[in-house]
Amino acid sequence: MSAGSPIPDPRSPMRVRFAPSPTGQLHVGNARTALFNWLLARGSGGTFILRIEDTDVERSSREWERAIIEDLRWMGLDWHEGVEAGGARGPYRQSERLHLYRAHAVELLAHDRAYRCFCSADQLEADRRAALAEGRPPKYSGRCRGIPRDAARRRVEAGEPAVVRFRVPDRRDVVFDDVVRGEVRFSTDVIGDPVLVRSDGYPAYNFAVVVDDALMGITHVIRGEDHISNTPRQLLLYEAFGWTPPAFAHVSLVMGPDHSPLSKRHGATSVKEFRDRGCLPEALANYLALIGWSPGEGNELLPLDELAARFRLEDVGRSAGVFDVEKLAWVNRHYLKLADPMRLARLTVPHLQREAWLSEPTDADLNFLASVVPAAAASVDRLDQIPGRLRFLFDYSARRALDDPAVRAEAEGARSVIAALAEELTAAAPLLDREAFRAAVGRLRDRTGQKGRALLHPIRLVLTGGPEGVELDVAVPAVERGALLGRPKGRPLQTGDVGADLQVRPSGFRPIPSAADRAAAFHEALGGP
RNA sequence: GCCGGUAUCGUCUAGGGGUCAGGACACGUGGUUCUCAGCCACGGGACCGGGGUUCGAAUCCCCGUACCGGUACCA
Repeated sequence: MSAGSPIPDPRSPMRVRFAPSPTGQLHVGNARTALFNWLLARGSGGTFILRIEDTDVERSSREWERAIIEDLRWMGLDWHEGVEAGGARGPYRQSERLHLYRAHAVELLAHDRAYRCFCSADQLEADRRAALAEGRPPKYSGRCRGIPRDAARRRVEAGEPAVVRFRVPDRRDVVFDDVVRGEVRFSTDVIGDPVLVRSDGYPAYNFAVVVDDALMGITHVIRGEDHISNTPRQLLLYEAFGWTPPAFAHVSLVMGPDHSPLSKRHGATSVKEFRDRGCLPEALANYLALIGWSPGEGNELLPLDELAARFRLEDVGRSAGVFDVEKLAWVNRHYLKLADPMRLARLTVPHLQREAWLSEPTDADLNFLASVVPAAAASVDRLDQIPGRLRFLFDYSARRALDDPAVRAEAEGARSVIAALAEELTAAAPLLDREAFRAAVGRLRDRTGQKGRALLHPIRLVLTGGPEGVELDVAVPAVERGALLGRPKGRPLQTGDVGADLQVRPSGFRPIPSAADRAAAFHEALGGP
């Protein structure tokens, strides 16, 4: 090395990749690995590459590939190179790179760094059992190591099934400096000769990753720690090809509450499930970044770009983290409060449709939703809980409310307020906004002499049908505006209106009774003197 | 079995030879709002065990233990 002149770091700019196999929904643990890669590329001005590892023909499908891509995009991750983005080092699907693996296998074979193996699955299985029984490591016996190349070729040409195995050097230590774990050392004595090319001609994982990472110029391999013991095999392959290996960083896995790897029996595990339940993408991404990493002093709720600016691989923790649904809920609540009302309205639509409260929303419906949903979202963990908070609009029943003994008791004690309310509302114009509602409350205070809880809580019971929910300032005007939806302009629904009046504005919502109707119905259901 | 990895409040973490071991989520108590959520204040709660090095160990070393991963013609 000559002193003086600055030597450009070959690892800068960084090229990192996420390489899922399309065999199922994107797991949140893998999503976190993808996110770490993205954060690193984004924060360092590097390149993020998406490669699809679909060499398991049995389990891989284009549908899963689509699903994974959709989830990555949903989370806000994008890639400069890869499937659907293109790039100079493609193709980016392993099934389209078969010629490359074949060529490199031939090269290894030619240099005797690899050899053909004709052992049958049964033979291999018997070997393994024997080794285990004798307390030896169950690695490949090396039976076919000594078959002369010519003989092997003849057998292959005669149609005998064979795999290509890598010749692992004996008695060597393979050492690498893991960016998150420090020095890791393996002895080749415990590594059996790995299969490079399967008998069906497809490359095995350990071979394909190396060829791809090398040819794609990957500088940093960030992946789950389940790959840590694959690393020495891969390093040996880099060596055999004379390639400079990338830096490796093995991040820990995401666990369930019982400290076993997060799986179905813990509940939701895929990005898709969290999306469907109404988790916001920025919330999931932010939360995932917080498992095993901390943005340092201050607020940990930060936009992706800010996380990227602070992210350093060296700061990623070594121990596995438990996926904490409570904390995710907290993060999601935070972003729910920040979200744009119309965005929230649109996201809420499918959840309302599931309750059959809504068919296809019109623009007016969406505007209406946008005026209530933020208030409902303010006290909820996820979007799928919003229907519960909007039940007062679409599923009001005075009778059902009074079936609750506590509600009944309170209503009994507030008859004067309830009677006054019913009277007030039949006389007044619809309380279409906060000011109108407050003015009405003021008049009721004067009429009844009640105030505070004694006044407002009965009003809540009567107009929303329950003891708790969205603040009345928002709920009551929402009821009133909702009651106008799908009704002839300027007046409430009357018998004969349906389908008869050309002025009816269409609405996908189930009809919402007005405050006046509610008060009358409640007053009547309460009965008595 | 063998190989590798990991170990700070219930959870995510900060720290790292001398700290009252800090923060966040969750939890408890009180306050505030018509209610729920929230918000504010206060509070309980941790360095896996055992040896060693050291004046001093949660921090360094060793040995255990527990958990996780690998040991595939899955990735």
